[in-house]
Amino acid sequence: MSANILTAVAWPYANGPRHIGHVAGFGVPSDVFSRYQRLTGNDVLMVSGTDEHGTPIQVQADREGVSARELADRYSLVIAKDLQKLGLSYDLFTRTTTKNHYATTQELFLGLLKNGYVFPKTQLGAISPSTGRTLPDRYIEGTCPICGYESARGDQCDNCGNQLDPVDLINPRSKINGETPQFVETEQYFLDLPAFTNTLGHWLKGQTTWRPNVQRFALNLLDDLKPRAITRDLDWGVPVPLDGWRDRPDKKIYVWFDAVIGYLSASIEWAERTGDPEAWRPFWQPGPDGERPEAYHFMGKDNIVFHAEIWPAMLFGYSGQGDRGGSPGGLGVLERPHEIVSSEFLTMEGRKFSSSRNVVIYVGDMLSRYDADALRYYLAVAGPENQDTDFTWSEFVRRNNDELVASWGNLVNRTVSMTAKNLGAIPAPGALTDADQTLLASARAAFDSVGQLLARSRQKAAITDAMRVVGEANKYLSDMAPWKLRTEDPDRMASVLHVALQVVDDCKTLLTPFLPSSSSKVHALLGGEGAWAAMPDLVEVDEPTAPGSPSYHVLTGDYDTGARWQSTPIAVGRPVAPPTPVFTKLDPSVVDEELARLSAEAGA
RNA sequence: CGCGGGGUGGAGCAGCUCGGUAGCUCGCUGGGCUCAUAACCCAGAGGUCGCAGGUUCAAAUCCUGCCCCCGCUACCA
Repeated sequence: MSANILTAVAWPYANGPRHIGHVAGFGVPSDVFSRYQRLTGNDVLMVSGTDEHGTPIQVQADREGVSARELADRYSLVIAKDLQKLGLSYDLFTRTTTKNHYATTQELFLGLLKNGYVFPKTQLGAISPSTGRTLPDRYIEGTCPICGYESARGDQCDNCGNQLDPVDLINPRSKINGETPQFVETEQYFLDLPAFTNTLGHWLKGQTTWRPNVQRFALNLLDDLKPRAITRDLDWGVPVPLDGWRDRPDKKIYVWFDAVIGYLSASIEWAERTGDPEAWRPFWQPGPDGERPEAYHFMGKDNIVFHAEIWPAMLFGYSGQGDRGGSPGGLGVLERPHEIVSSEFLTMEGRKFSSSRNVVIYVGDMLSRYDADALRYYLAVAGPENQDTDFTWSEFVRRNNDELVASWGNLVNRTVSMTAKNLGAIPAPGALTDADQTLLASARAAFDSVGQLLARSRQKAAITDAMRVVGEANKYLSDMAPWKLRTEDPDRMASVLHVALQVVDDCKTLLTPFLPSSSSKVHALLGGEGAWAAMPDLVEVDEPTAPGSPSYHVLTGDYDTGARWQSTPIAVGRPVAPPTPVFTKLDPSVVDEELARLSAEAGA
């Protein structure tokens, strides 16, 4: 029986192009997961989009002399193109600047307000005197009142480590333009997080499949929940849907509040586009027989607080299930995340990624020079799944050349090449020996072992296990030496090649979640018909429910090619042509070239 | 006492939950093979598992203390 799986992917922030650390955290893992789930026959809805509101975008837009909307338009498209090139199979990758998203965000705000989980309150906040906009803590610096350090941040002193309040800083100044912030009384709406302490605690403790670090982190936060402001003094964002607030140019909904709602609004937008406006519900609400959809959230570790605490609280509150009860909003009761899959961080040649310091490799730059699957392989096998890991160009080249090309690429090449040269078609097998059976059984068994690892998001172990089968096949060929059999025993050679081709085909399937493009190439080399692993399309669309709104670009696609997570008998007699290499071997000189490029940019 | 992750042969990692001959992918040395993108196969060298104590017949694994690295701390994934 197939399950309904929502793959909810963290929304990349559209204040610039994204670097490979971003896609290591949310992009590649979520796509590997979704592609696997589709292969097993489950119904998958994978949604995300660009996150386009908030102060950092406004700041960047001011710096470039454009409007926030223009900046967001530009980078939303840049990011979508990058993710398309990476082959991320979004059912819908949209934006937070759609009318639909605004409406959905306001619906949740009002539902929470109705149930008493959102309330107005006056607080002391920092604003920029020249613009009147909220000045977030991290944009304020000054002298630490405790140790006298002159470049303390508004929220913490990097020198003495003490937590600070920006009000206490000596000589506070704005990092944006150097002016002195004003601290003024301002009215905001707050999400009453303490009113979810019991609900969240019960829910979090009941999770049995989460990664322990995520669960522990979330439970720790429960001890100290405070109401959290969900509006800001800013004119760039979703309007507050209340009389007297709706049209104010200086009050908008906090960017994080609307960003997480994107999972829901994108699902609703996707449903509209399918022609069945109710199609989102099976991914968010129990079915007629009580079967529950499962939402898997993918993100970097800095997002845990929003996905394990704030977003569930919003969903509980809207559904009338917080500590104070209530009744469900107009959309009905909404399911909470089923699993929070959080990645650690990727560092870059030993340093933290930093766009401002040019310690960075942008996805677009990387993919303009190297294959998407080369990057996907590296991130899958050496990415920050359980701990911070370091990206180095020498490791990238080594992994590509010594593992991807030498093992898997070469297995494909030698097998297909021999078949094409000697037989020209996939041969029928004769009687199978023990060695033949053993290899075939090992490949078949891998569908179970690799699949179980993928279902538990242990992707590193999963790809290692799949590559183990590749190694066994290479060894099999060495042991059987079919090239010697060509004259001595052509029938046996045909059997050996049949077995090898079958295992190559199995490995193609096993590696499809990780390496969709190259698996498609292998599929074609073996004479397979039709598409194997479908790729996302970038299309320009209008809003289905808001005619006349500006058109925009989304990623979408039809990913059901009929491919399945199982060993499929290869078609005897199908013609096989001499292969072209599936992967590109990299010259070791690219290491020095890339390092030179980095230091040139860092020095610029 | 803010929270968390890590320290295992030259590199990158697994193993630690439920103690029992230290494993994987590479690299290195020697050999084999020649179908294949000089690729594949075999053998070998190389580690007192951060340090110091403790528990135990037995510790990489459990306990205590210490040292070092890194990330997070809610608007930098």
